[in-house]
Amino acid sequence: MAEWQPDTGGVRQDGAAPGSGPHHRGWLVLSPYGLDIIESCLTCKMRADRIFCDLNTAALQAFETIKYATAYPKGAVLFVEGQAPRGIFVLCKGRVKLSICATDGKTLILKIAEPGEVLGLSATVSGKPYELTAETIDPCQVNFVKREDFLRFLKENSDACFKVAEQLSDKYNNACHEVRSLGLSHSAGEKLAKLLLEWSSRNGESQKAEPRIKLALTHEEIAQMIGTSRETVTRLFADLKKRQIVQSKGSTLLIRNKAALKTLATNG
Amino acid sequence: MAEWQPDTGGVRQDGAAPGSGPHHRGWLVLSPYGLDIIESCLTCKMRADRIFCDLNTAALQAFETIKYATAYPKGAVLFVEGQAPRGIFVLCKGRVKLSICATDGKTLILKIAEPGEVLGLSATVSGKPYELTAETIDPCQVNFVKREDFLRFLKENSDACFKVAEQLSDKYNNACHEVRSLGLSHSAGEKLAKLLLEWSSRNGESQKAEPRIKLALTHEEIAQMIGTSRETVTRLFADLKKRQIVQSKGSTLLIRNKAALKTLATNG
DNA sequence: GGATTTTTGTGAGCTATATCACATTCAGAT
DNA sequence: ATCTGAATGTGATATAGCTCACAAAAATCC
Repeated sequence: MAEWQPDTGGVRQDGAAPGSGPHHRGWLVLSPYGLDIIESCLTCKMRADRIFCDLNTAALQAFETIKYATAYPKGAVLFVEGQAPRGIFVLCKGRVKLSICATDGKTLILKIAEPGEVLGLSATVSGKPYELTAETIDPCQVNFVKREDFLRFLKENSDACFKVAEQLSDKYNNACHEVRSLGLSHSAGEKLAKLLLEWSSRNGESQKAEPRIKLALTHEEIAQMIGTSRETVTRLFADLKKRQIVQSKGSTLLIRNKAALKTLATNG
Repeated sequence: MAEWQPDTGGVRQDGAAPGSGPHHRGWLVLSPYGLDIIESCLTCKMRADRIFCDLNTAALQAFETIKYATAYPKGAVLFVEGQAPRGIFVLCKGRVKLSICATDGKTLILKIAEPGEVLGLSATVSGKPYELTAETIDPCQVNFVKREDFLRFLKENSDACFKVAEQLSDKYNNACHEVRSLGLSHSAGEKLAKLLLEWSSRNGESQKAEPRIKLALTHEEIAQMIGTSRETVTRLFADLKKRQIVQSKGSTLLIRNKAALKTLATNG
């Protein structure tokens, strides 16, 4: 949870900090934090699946010259809410927790970002402070681009600019869902049901009669996602289990009664 | 509150619906609903102040050929959440209430959009359904642009595309604030205090020792903005008045103790 | 200028959930 | 294995704020 200095965390061999120093391609690639580094966007196999990354060759080459491939250990803080925007972080591998935090320490997790998502985008575009805090929860590979470089890149590549608009729309959409969940739910149970259903729809499991979810978060973190207390989450899970709606084996959760969960999620 | 058919509401004299029919400039401009219509974006005096509208001449001319100037009475519904995106609505005059609504009718007002804001933008860009409902609360002038036209326009005008990214960043920022307010506040009083302070900062009044706010909304609507019940809002106002923190004359609210309000907003 | 309709004000229960305070279990390190 | 810290499970208590049910006041309409 302590802020991990990203400025010392790159995989560059020349010791240059991401976001500073001369750019220099073709440097030696290591595998820090147990990661297999994707060396170049041009040869990245996942590119087509990722909204932002699927650029035309020209744009991709331009991007290649301004990005800094960096790696972070688990628990590293990419940026903190309120900071002036340094630039964008394209998540290539690993997951990142995006949260906002009150003065008293109370935290709300907005989402867990998956590879392909661009972090710090809206702040970088608007110039306003980062509105969230981004913290890795896995070892992560990230392409960092300095704000000035990125803005120039956008002006010169209208294709990329449009993809940025798409990404931002996506983020906005997401935020609206969060607002709906927080603002229009009648109970914590409703919010939890919504969250579980959303998770099950992420990993193609939602079609199945009894979808499985990998519970990668603690009750505390789940509580922070739906804006309740940890104890309430524990009690809600106990209740769902007692009512045979879910069932857990280790860290996987099996949804036994999808219909009941849906009812809870709508008429909470 | 009933959905007012925007398709019949344009000021065009040829009876063509906005979003359909051939385009045709130079048509007669009326002043329906008591509005002074801004005929052309090229001659619009407010253009420079408005993020999206301040385009270069080429883009502006292109925009001029695809936009439909329309007017709506108070209470008209521009679009409803869940609808497939027809296009964008650039608000030129009047205010529009943006809200989300639960199945049981419970409503949450996200914001009151002011002139210059582009409505339905993220849905139009992403192709996903409108995430909000937009309803006019004044007679409004609106420039409507069909989705296909707008997307083509964006591809051809990188300048405009960048402005769209800026607008979307702004919207995202706004949504994040809403999430913070809903998710991290400890009490309804805290949220109300936050809202009042935000309002006072909108109309340059915030610098003054005792800022004034025009209360244009009912308690019911304020309740919908902060996600509580109407009665709670009434009681909170009564409390604020009793404690000499605010004072109301007619529809204007005078903040007598800004410091106390700030304390409420942070350590609620 | 009355007559509706909308908005505001106020009281009285009820309930979900925060909070505190522990016990228990689990997972990772030595 | 043993220790240690984190993560869960569970009870008891307090309370903010929702809901219902009206009364008063203000605004809007003929």
